[in-house]
Amino acid sequence: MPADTTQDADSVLSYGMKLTWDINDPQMPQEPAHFDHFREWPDGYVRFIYSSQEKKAQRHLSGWAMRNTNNHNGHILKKSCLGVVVCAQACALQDGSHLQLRPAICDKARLKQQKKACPNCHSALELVPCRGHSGYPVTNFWRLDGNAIFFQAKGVHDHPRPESKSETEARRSAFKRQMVSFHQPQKRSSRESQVGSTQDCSGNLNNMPVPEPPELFDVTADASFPITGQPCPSFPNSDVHRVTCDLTTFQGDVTLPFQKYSNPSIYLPRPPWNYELAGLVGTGSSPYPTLYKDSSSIPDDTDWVHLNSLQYNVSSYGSYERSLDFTAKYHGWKPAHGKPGLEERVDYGQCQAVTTCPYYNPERPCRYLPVPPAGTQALQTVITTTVAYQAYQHPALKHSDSMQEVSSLSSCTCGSENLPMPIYPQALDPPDAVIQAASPSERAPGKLLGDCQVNRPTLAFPQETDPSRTDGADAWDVCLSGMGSVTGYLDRAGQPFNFDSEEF
DNA sequence: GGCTGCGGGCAAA
DNA sequence: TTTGCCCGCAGCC
Repeated sequence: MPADTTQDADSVLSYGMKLTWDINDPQMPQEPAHFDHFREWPDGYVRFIYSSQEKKAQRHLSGWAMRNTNNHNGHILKKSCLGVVVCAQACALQDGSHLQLRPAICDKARLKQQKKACPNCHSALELVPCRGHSGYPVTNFWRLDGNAIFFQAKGVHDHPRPESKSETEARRSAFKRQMVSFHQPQKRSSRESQVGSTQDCSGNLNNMPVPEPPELFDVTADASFPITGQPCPSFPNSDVHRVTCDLTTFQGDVTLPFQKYSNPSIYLPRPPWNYELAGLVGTGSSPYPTLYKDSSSIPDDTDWVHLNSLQYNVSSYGSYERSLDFTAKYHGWKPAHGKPGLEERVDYGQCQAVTTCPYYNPERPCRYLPVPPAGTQALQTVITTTVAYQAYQHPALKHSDSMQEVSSLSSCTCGSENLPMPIYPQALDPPDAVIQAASPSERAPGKLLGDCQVNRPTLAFPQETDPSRTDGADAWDVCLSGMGSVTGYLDRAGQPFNFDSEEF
């Protein structure tokens, strides 16, 4: 049973998995000695034990769009995944990425959402249901017991990650701000124009200096769609770039792509982005600005560096890569079908191979392969995942052996993306690390690699002996995602980005 | 308006 | 009996 396999793997890393318990147990582990760091994107058959003081756990938050499901048990909150909303035509955005909206939790709102058009191609939107748990949606269970919040997930999400809740909220709030700032000047100009103009005062957007077609605006203007100025959800005070984005750029770099960057662990996988990062790695940019006090702490081992560059892409694979693959499958985009596959759009070289490397085992991603003892994990994981990948000879891999190597490595690292790490709060100091990560002086583009880095089990890589690396995976998953937003935006827009780390 | 939690009720396995 | 799912309601933001 997959759950067993996964649990074996997770038990090495997650405190919650170390203990034997089930969410339905009459008696839960009493007074856990440690707690897991909150994980925004739990995936697989995992269990975590959060502190009852953990705000996000208290709110039963999840990056996935989870809706409440009645399990007729007042002590256990059950939620099921709604999947992700994508463009029915699977249109590619300007940067090659794809639309992945967060389904509205409310049924009514969700129906309304699906009636909207794709902000990019105006095609219909499509809800991709989650079928990761024996054909049913992945379910999450929450249970408060004593000073601990027990979390158990059942199923492996078989769809791309949607926007996280924070992203969606941030985007909406940003949109509202934009609309407010947009209409206020309009009113002023309208009043002014009334003096010597026959222009109607209906506030029609056609009267506005918006260079885009009104219909585009109508679509884009819906708060349910990503908009330009997509804020970095993890950075509530990212008004700097919100402000710099006006309505005239709504259709510019499309909003959507930008949205994607808001969470590297979710969206970075897109080809151009990976490509950029790969280049950054090659230029010597530190992949660990958020994890190491200085670049000198980074092992000089070229393989290590190489691996990290892959690990960056790993995230991609573990999330958006899956998305791409899923989308491709979902819409019959496989190159074999004679249509240009995603990987055929651009020659991204090695990185593209990683980027487009799909996993063709939706039922059991490599991440759920058994995890060997800590000392041998890295190597063995590579081996096993290599085998796994060889099982499916992706067209892109046929081009080069190195590609295959890369894919294998990425798959192995991706495999650990969602593996929970044992969290020992007393041994960490996430805020410091985060602050460091958020330091403007540390905004080296390559730091995004840290996201992947931290999402890997420390035990798997002997190089990671830095005490500061004993942090929790998901704390980084969240925090560094924010960094992804920042760096992503910086990389693309080249604009200064100020924020504070209060949310951390 | 939307999110969230709760709970009644129904259907299928 | 269990599980999944629909629906309505209320509180909250």
